[in-house]
Amino acid sequence: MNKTLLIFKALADETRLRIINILFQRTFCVCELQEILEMSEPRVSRHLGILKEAGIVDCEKHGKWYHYSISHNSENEDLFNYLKILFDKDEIYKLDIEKSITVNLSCSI
Amino acid sequence: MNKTLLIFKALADETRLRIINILFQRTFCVCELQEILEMSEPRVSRHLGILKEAGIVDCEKHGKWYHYSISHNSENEDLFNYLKILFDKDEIYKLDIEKSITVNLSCSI
DNA sequence: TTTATAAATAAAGATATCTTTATATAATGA
DNA sequence: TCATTATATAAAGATATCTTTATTTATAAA
Repeated sequence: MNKTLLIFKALADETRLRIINILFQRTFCVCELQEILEMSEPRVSRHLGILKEAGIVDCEKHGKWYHYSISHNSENEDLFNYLKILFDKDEIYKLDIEKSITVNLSCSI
Repeated sequence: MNKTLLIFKALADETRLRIINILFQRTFCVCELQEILEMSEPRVSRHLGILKEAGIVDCEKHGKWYHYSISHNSENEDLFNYLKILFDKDEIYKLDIEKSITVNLSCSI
């Protein structure tokens, strides 16, 4: 599969778009995302893996925790600008941001 | 389905990415795209329908022919810039451009 | 050590998408 | 009017993707 297709397949899923929107704020660990999205751990984990494969997010291990963040490189910036404009127009993404502000787990990055 | 997801689902297909790349040059009718892509008419037609639904391409009817073009509106420009950069890095998209320059059918727009 | 936690990975079933084949529609030309 | 052309649409089978459930790995903590 070519790189372009890999990226757009990674973006073609509601859960993954929600994750990207949340990560636009800051770095999160998997258990925090799980709480915000109200989804099972393997489900969140699998979607994060797909985003990582596509070069959209980065991952760093800290002890037991994996910290996920947006992969900011010059190539991706046009995409991220476009995404931010679209996210602004949809209620579901706003709700996730509100939730993500109050989420506060033991791992607190 | 929300608008963001609709757009990215439309972009998550190799044939549709190839069509977008070809349409970056100029307007094409379905039979020209069919010849460039070497695909059946219903297949090309269906993919064009999905791109139209997502607001990525526009369609105008002229007699028997349907002319498809990129839907240039300010909202889409970040996306199109991003796509152009990605297309430049992949051989398959270059080959389609070469083919599309020589294609010359009766309908010749 | 033993247990618990965070997260990845694998397998199986459910769901969605794509391609092919067949058919319908609308416009043109004989 | 009848045939042909360009394209859309529908249905069915093939393929891909997603979710759930179960298991594994690594780290930390008791």
